[in-house]
Amino acid sequence: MSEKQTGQTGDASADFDLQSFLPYLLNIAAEQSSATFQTYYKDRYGMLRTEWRVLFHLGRYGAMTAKDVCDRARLHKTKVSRAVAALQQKRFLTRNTRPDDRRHETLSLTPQGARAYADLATQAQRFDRALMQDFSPQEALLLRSALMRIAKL
Amino acid sequence: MSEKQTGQTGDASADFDLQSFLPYLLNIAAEQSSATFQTYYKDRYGMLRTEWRVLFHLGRYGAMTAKDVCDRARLHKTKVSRAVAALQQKRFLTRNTRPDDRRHETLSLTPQGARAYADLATQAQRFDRALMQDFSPQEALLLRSALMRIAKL
DNA sequence: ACATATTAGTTGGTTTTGTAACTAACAACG
DNA sequence: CGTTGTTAGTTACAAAACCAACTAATATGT
Repeated sequence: MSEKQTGQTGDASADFDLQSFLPYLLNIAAEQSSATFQTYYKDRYGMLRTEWRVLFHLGRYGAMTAKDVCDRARLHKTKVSRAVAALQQKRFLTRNTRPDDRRHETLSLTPQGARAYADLATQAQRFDRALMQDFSPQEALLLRSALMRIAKL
Repeated sequence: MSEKQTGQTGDASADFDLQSFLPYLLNIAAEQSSATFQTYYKDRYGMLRTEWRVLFHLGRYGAMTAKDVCDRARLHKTKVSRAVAALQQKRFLTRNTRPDDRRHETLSLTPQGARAYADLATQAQRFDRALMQDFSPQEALLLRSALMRIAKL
């Protein structure tokens, strides 16, 4: 009877709370927090999220190959390949085939790319602090460590 | 000189840690946790993520209109419209135009849809518990409440 | 009553992603 | 050497997401 009224059925449905289902919650939180920050790199530099991630990794950790970016940023090689092409066209990076193994291309930011990174990193930091204002230092620490565990970083 | 060696530039780049930038971390964690669960609804029911979310909301909270799903599940109306069409074709839900306002269509799960929901909800619950095994009850609680705050739920 | 605005939902065209097959360079083993 | 396997990276085609314009029904204001 309660089933007919609520439209619920089965066993797990009764006590299962969607709002606390972790993958769902993580997705909503990720979307919410990304939506705002997205406007920075999109409006100012016409970048896509993957491009931003590649720029971010090159800016933060220095020159590396596309493969390195794939592994570190957890992006598929086709995504990275396209992002690199786009960033190159925007004159944000250059490619250099490594003489010892010509399969590898070292990607390095141009001064222009480095400036874009510096700008966006500053914005990111500001944004991150604003997000964390609602949390105590302990909470912030725990949150990050929990997320890193879930992300298997 | 350290700049030239590392490829880093600017001010914020030096002390800014990508690994703890919250939107990034949230996205990686969300992707990681979703990737596994995705196989359940994809392989068993050929569902897309949006379809799964719609089914989930209808199963958990009972019959409602597409607009309600949009608001509750934070999905754009075009996504919901297509997901509803797909779920209808799979005979997981039916639509009923409301007589008092014929713009509204009430969506309700069919018995088949309810069974799929019950099955997936059980899997979800199992999956969620497995994810949470690494955390203490307090940590789990704090994590969820933090995510809900970030998600503005 | 009639023009205008709003709301629910759909459709079309473009962009982005995902998947798989592909090229090019190197490695390993007979 | 030369065949086979592996790795870095690209490309082509299909699936999905995004955005804007659209229909249909109702609400509002004069």
